[in-house]
Amino acid sequence: MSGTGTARGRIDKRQAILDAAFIVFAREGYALAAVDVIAAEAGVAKATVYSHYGDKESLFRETVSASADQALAENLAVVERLTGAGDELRATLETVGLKLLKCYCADRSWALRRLLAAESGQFPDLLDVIHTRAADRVAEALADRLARLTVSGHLHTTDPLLAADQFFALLSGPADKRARLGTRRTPDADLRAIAEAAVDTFLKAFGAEA
Amino acid sequence: MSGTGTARGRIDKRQAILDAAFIVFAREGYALAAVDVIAAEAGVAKATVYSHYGDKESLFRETVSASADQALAENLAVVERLTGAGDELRATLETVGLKLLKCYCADRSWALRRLLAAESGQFPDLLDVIHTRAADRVAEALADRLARLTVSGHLHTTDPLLAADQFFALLSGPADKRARLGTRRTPDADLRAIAEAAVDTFLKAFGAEA
Amino acid sequence: MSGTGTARGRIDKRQAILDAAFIVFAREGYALAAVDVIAAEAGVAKATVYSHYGDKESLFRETVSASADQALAENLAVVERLTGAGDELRATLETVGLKLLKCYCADRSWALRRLLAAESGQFPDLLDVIHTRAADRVAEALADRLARLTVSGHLHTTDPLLAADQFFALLSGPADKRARLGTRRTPDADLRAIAEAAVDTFLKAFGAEA
Amino acid sequence: MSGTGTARGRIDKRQAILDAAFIVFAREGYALAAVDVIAAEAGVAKATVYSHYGDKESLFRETVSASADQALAENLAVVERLTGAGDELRATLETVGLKLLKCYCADRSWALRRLLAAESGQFPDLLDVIHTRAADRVAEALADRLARLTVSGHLHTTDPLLAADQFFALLSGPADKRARLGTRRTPDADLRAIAEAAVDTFLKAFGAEA
DNA sequence: GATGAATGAGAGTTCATTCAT
DNA sequence: TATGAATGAACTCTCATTCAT
Repeated sequence: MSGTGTARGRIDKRQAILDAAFIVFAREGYALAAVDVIAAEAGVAKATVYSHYGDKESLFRETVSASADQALAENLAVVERLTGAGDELRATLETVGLKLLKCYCADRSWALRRLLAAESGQFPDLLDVIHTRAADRVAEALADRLARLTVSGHLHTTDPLLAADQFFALLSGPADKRARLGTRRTPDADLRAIAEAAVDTFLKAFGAEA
Repeated sequence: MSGTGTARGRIDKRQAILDAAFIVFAREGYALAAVDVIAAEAGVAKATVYSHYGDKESLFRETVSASADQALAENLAVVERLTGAGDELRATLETVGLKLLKCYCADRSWALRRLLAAESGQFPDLLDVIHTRAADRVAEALADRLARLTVSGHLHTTDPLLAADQFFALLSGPADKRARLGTRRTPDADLRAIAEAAVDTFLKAFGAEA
Repeated sequence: MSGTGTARGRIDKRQAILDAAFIVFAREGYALAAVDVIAAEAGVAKATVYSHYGDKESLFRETVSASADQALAENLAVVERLTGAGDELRATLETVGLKLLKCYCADRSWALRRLLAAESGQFPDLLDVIHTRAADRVAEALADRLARLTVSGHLHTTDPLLAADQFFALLSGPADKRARLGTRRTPDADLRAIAEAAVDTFLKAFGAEA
Repeated sequence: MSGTGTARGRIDKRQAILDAAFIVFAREGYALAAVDVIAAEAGVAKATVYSHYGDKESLFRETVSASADQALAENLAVVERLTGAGDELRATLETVGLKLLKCYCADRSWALRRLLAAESGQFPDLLDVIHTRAADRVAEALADRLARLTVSGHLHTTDPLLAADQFFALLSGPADKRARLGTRRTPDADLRAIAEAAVDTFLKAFGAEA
């Protein structure tokens, strides 16, 4: 059904190359990632990589874009859970905060951020694309939810986007410190503590009764 | 007094190489930074770079270490200004916050963080060294000040280190978003706004009257 | 039939590289033999040399091994001509001696011996391989023949291997002196004289009537 | 008396450099012998080597020449012991043969021969110098002694130089085989056996009663 | 005379990319 | 389309040699 040579086989190969590329780019960085190695990891010949993606730079762009799209989807799915759920606001915020943190601390997320940081000089446009297409949209979605909670009287924000940014900062900042750019795994218990502390501070500043 | 060939000349060359190395490493990344180019930037012959620093990796390590030491000194100098200054606490926090932000957003700081992110895979030990020798010490110093302000009744913290991390997160998080990994300059006015918003949230959460 | 890119073409290139390598190594020595030059001599790109042989050292080893195998084959073919041919023993010995001398004095032989001498410090294992795989086997084959001639009553040896070594020494020693490590060509007439003198001495010592 | 800066000190340094050069050239070969290393081995600065010997090539020539002169002296001293000593001819030949073999198999001798072989392409004139100034003179001296022994009726040679060459060949040839270009030490007992076998064959061929 | 510092030239090796099958 | 083979450009590092002190 999906033997070599079928259309399905082709697509499989494209995806296999993309997956292999992410692994190798993440591990070695753009410059040191050898196309041979990516091809070997994908189980195809080097020239096949070229026939699919043209050159190393294009392969890199597609790899990063695909990864960013995936990260965006995951984050949006989390943010959408933030609904005005009665008086369980704190618990909801903690749940959402923890889920966001887990997305943020996933290996793939760290790898993607390290790649972007590393190659921001060589590929400045990638940064723009990822930020506008992914990071900013998550912040906007979060701001939307905070605005709704403000309207419904559960929160007290004047600039929901700023509040969203600060909420995210209270989550990611302390996590950054422990994760050492993703080289250290942070236990779930620590993530939970970070999320609770973030929500605590956030609610003191933006809680309705504040 | 400092002609070619004197001991002073030698030291000048060492420093010139280090400066050039930072510029080139920051611009190109470790792998693409050619030693020829560093040497040219420093105005010396390629072999001179090797006679001073042994190999490219050692040069990189020394470059990063020197840069981290400098960043540490600047940050510590700022944190030390955070003294319990009567009822001008908000203004003091805003001043310190803004100065920290300016350090954080300086070109060299961004370049150093990008380098660390980029090469964390190749040089994982560098991350540890920089974090323990620089970043953590700034956080500790900030926590010390917050603890004193708590003792003096100006603040209300139970975990000063956590408060310090959150304070820093409220500053750096929103700045991160605007700066696009340092590829965009953030105007001073925006930095000031970020600092004020950070202090606002921080004081709501940790102010003495809270 | 053997166009570029065919399997045959690949093999041709391998051999061309090996031939070129021998020429250049012999002319310049291992250290001064530039891979560029070998590649140019073989009519391929430098990287092709690397893709076939990995690195300079491996190329050197394969070059020397191939050359030694060839020399072994030539010498064995000569020794096999030494059969108990009635009362023409002196003439047969002189013929075989002269042929051995010609092998010994061939340009390739000298080049190989100079290479081995030159690089015995860097590649001591090569010496062992060549000796056990080539030189010693020629001596053994020669000893075998001398033993047969002793059994058949044409010679009078007690230690055939020693006799073989001495026979070879009587040939090569005087030739060494004239050849100046192969930098001087020795005329065939001189080689013949050396061979005759060697056989004369040899038969006085080991002839049946002695 | 011989402190730094005295004339004696200078000469000491020249000699130290020469000794160090021989060691390093012998160990590494000409091309790989670094002048830094020679200087370090001699305990002087690299520039000092240059001020004494001009350049690497000159240093090499002087090193080899000095070594050849020393080898010549040792060999001549041995040959001079070959006098017509009554009916102890065999014993005398064996003694002289063994001493020649020991000279031939000395580490320095092997190192010198390997160097000459290695660099015969780069420095063909060195070969000529060493041969005419050293090797040939030993052969001539040996031929002189054999001629005298012929005149005195102890030997029976028609071409004393040929006989000398063959005598030397019967010694060095079998030794060559065991010594693997000097990489293997040959025990004295084996050298003695070789010498005795050589004399045995030699006397069968050139003994007076033959 | 002796030395530490500096350098230009060159070598081995890798790798993105192309081409013929 | 997929691939093995080939290549040119580039990069790290070394070393003989010179110069100022």
